[in-house]
Amino acid sequence: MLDIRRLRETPETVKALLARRGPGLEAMVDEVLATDLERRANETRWQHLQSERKQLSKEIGALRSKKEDSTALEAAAKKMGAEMEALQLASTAAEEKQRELLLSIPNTPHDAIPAGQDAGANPVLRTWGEPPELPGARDHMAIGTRLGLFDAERAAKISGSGFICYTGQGARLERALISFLLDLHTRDHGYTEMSPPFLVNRATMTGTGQLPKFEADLFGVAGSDLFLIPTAEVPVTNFHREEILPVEKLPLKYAAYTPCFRREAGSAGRETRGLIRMHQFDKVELVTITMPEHSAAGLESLTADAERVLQLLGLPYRVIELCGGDLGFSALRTYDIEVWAPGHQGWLEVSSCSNFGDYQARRMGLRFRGADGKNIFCHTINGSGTALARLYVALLENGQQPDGSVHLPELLQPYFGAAKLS
RNA sequence: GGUGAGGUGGCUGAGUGGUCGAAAGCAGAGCUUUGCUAAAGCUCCGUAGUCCAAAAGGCUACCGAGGGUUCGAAUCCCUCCCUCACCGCCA
Repeated sequence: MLDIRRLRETPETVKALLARRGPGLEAMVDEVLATDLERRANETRWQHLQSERKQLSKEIGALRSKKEDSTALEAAAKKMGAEMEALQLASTAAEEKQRELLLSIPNTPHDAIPAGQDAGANPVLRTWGEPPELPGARDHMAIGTRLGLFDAERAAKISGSGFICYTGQGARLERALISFLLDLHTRDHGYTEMSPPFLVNRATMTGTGQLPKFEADLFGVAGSDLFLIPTAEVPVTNFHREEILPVEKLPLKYAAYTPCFRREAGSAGRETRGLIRMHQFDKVELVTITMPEHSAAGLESLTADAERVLQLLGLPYRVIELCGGDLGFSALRTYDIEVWAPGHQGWLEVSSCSNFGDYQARRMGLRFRGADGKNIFCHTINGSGTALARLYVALLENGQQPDGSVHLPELLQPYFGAAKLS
């Protein structure tokens, strides 16, 4: 949520930044400002009347305690009721509308972010590793099916399309990856491990920005007001919702493994093949809650922690910056990490690392007490460290051997209990 | 799911219709005094919104959430949520 004061004071700057995301957002700024004006006018008038009425009530109290007649004053006070009620309704309506509008305006992109329509305009920041020479490389579906690592058909039978069931050594590899990632981030990178609920309420989804605008992307639970989490970012960041943290506790760094559930409505094509896009996938997520002056460096550091996963596994990758048109709703700035998948002949996003500034913190009332005693909104940062299914794809496709087996990176072997899949 | 007891400021905890934004204590900030590392005294100290060009200051809201009664609600009534205890069920 953007600060309404910032909108009042520098509407043109905000509009110019929002324009980098695409057209149409400037009108929302004007609308919210008009609502704000209306709300304040009603509120002020109501407050004057309420002040008057409180004064009358006090006088009534004084008269009554002296057993004197107060009926004239009571009648006067009662008479104010109608106008006050109307004003109250109007200002409550304006307040709700204002909040609704504010919740629907995305974050302003960081000043360094280029405008651009879509992913085609995302600059590549750096590349690591050399894509291996693999003539006739198979894709992960062929490799996995041959080795019996997962079963898509039976998963479709029990759940529908967009689900996978890992089987045998395939399931063990998934579990090995989770342990490897959590150990790496908690032991080497200083994150605290969390195992949060996978179902969360509406307030939590609103705090990180999924609601009210993106309910259609979520799985809800019939007969309740709970939703399946689309990422661990949601429960973990909201862990401290409506809290005022002591400054010496910052930064807070959390790592959490959870499955993630997404409707992914309307997507189809090459990018959805096999394990690449599913309604349920595993992910280890990194979350940092920090002070405003540390969030820019925090994003770099969290991104480096995610990159280290690929470096340790020897998987070639590149880091891109998201342009205005491709930037997520709540994000101020985002780096995507894409791993090379030889069978797929393309780059796969395995991590999306974002600095949200105070946008999420403002929505969820997450603050810290500064040195001067003032409460200041925290900055939140998160990124995948990393998504499991696509990492799995990259491991199969990069590690494939001519004999059909898959060689595993050395660091993964003790977790898996063998050097290769065969 | 049932029964009972509760939800008050950073924390503990008073407060059953008016002068209560809320006693007291703790924690925190400042000042004074005495001094061997601590103590005593005094003062200040919630959050948000709004008015004013701004500061100073004023006003309004907030005692789990929402609604109601009343001239007036932390206090009375209704609904819901949460916590605790016991019972039931259960991995």
